[in-house]
Amino acid sequence: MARPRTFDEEGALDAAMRTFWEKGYEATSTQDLCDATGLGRSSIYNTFKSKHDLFERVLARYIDSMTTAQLAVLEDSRRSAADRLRTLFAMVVDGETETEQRPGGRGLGCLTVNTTVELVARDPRAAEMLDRDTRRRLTALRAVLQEGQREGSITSSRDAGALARFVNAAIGGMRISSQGGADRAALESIAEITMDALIG
Amino acid sequence: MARPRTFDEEGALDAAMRTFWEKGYEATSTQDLCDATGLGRSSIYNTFKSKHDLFERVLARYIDSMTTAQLAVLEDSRRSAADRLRTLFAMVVDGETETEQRPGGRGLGCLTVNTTVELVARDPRAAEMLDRDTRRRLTALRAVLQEGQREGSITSSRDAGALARFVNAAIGGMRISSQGGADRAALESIAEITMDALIG
DNA sequence: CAAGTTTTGGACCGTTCGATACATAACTGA
DNA sequence: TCAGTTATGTATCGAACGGTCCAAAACTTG
Repeated sequence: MARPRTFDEEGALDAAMRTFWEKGYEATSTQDLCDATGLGRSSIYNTFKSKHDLFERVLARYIDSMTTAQLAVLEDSRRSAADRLRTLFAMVVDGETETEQRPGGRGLGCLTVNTTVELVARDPRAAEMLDRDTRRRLTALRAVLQEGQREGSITSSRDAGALARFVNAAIGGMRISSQGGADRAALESIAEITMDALIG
Repeated sequence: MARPRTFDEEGALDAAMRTFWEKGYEATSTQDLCDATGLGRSSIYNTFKSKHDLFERVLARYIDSMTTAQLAVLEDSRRSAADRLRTLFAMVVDGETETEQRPGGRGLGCLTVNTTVELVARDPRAAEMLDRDTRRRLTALRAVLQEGQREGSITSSRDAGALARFVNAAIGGMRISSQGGADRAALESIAEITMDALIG
């Protein structure tokens, strides 16, 4: 053993996450990452192999925490399928309208969506991670929707897989709308109307 | 008068558009723009003030052509409101699944959505342009939906403005889904289910 | 306390960035 | 044909980029 780290690696990941989240991958410089984490270049490059490697770590961490929280809601078997979906939408709305508003009052979107737009076409590793996550979320959504169709809280007779893709797209659309300036009330009404398609 | 241009300015804008569209603003270098347009740096900087100015020109051109085409469909009073919306969705699906597929078969999204994600938080000029465009599209959508409610092809009794934001979000969600790898059939079913919310 | 190991700060690397300078080529109008 | 003007190609700018190197600091273990 030797000299120990004076910083918390997970804290550094969180600081880096916020930066990538707000500015995007390309627009975030290594200096930005030093500033955000409070670390020197050496510490960053000693801990992570490269800017891209750090980004992958950040993305993995984000995906894991985000999807874990959402799946927990979707798999809460005490509540009806429709209820779980409503809660999921409420989580998305809350996430987009959190206190830390950006200039202009816009939502900050979601690192998954942002990365899909910015990097997926040029970064196979990021694309793979996002694909896996999408499959995982779609699987959980399909299960909930199927259960709702059986149990009666989802009255649409559309294929559950198609409904799952629809719900997933709706969430993406809400996040884009939020970045485009939609406020909380607007997001809530989008969620309600999305539910109309499943229930109406 | 003096030596005339040997290139077509609109052609250059289109070439630059494709580049910004595929790679994003930050990841597009001025060299990329020279390669794509076939112009030398001097010609580009002589014609456009800067990379950012060129991007603004490109974005304005994109917004204009895109929204003009969509509004033409939405304002076609010979058809029912529901029909017009279905056509609008079909245009989006076609746009995302055009022959020029990217590696991995993903859609290339829409420059408007991509710019919203990448730049809107840091670029007030781009944000302004996108805001104006969104307002314009929402106004047209609301008019169509209101007409559909009067005429009967839209049976949802939700507020037309809320329905307009929902449809706009759905289109954004479809574009994100396409970049995430959704194929034509998936996009079509998302559009159908979106219509369910307006009609079902 | 000394030997060994790792972290840390800061200087520095080559490359690429967006942008400019300038000489020359190419055209117009007189 | 030539004066005037603009477009173009090339060379180049300073700054910032991602990343490396290295000496000094700071810790553990014996």
